[in-house]
Amino acid sequence: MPRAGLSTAKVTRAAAEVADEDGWDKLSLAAVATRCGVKMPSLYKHIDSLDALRLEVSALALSELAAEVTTAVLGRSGSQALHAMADAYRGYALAHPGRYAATVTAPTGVHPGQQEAALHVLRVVEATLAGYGLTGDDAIDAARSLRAALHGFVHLETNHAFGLPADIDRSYRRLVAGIDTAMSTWAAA
Amino acid sequence: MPRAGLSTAKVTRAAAEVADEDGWDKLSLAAVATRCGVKMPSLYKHIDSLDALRLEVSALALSELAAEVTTAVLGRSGSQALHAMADAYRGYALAHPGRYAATVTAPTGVHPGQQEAALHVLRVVEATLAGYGLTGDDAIDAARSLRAALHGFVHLETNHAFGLPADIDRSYRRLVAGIDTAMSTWAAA
DNA sequence: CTCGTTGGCTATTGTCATTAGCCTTATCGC
DNA sequence: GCGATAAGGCTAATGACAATAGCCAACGAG
Repeated sequence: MPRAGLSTAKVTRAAAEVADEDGWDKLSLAAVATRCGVKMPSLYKHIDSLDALRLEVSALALSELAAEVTTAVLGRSGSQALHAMADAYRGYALAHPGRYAATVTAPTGVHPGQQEAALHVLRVVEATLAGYGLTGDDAIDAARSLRAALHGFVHLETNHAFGLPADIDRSYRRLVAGIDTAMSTWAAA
Repeated sequence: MPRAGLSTAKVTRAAAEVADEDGWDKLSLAAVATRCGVKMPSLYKHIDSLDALRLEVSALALSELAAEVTTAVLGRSGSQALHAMADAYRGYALAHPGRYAATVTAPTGVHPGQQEAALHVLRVVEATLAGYGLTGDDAIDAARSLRAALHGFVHLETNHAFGLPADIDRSYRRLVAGIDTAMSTWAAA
């Protein structure tokens, strides 16, 4: 029996691909094993369990997402940075729906890389909000609101929950414009 | 063997309770059967499959949610209606996290009651937006944005995705206030 | 009361996650 | 090279769960 030359990283990548194609909730070791050209039990030499693998995928996705939004905001600030970050965020979610779902719905458990990547994303958001002069509690509320709005939109979109066929790109642009308005006058509340 | 006196509606209610307690993704026929005091195969006299049951739960949840937001906006308009609806929306999601997840992540398939209940919710949202003078494409974009923001917030909250322990109620109030601001100046974009 | 329908049940199959234990292939000390 | 050791594949077995088939008791209409 020739060896497949697997590793935790390769199995995680295969799992991310399965999640993108079949859906995050349909991720199974059977599908991952097939994709790796290996029998199911062989995966256990590289991962601890399905839940542990999900956590790995979550960490991978968060670090990819962090890289995308970081690149997007480089050299921009204020409204420009907000739009660039929002586009990068949605772009990643649409290109990798399974991975994106993993960034939010991860199994409970601590994974060092995952925590760090999540903080990386948070830092980019905070830096963007600093361009609106938001600090302290205002920044926390604004960061949560921004994340909620972007996440809610792409989550509904990737779940095909927008009934009408009306232009979704335009709706997203209007949402981000609305966020821009709200952030600009945040302190007033 | 005495009869349990089940029905599709009773099984659906039991499934909704399981979803609220164990999580929407952990919903299983085994748990529903136990809760109904019955063996697993007996459920098939009342439902077609696990996916069909999920669709039933989704329809139930959407009709309950529609009733809540309808009651909330009765006799109010504009900013008042927006805040009342937003509170009812989040209140339902926190009280029934499993059912709430079902309103968004339902299996593909058509269910008459589900479609109607979803339209009912949409009508309430549209009526609220009418108080801001939004119609046509503006109303579509605004409705999607409003839904995205509210859904994103409660989805993150029910998934314990807000890292910091800072006051979540306050963050939600600020989010809704931000939406109010954005809706008030929507036409300008 | 009886007969047909309804709603329970047991038994069976297939899929998947997980564990145990085997056996071959790399790899490293000599 | 060469042999010990670890690492990475495998088959086999177990247990949970969805789904189907077919049995049999309980109810309701006449």
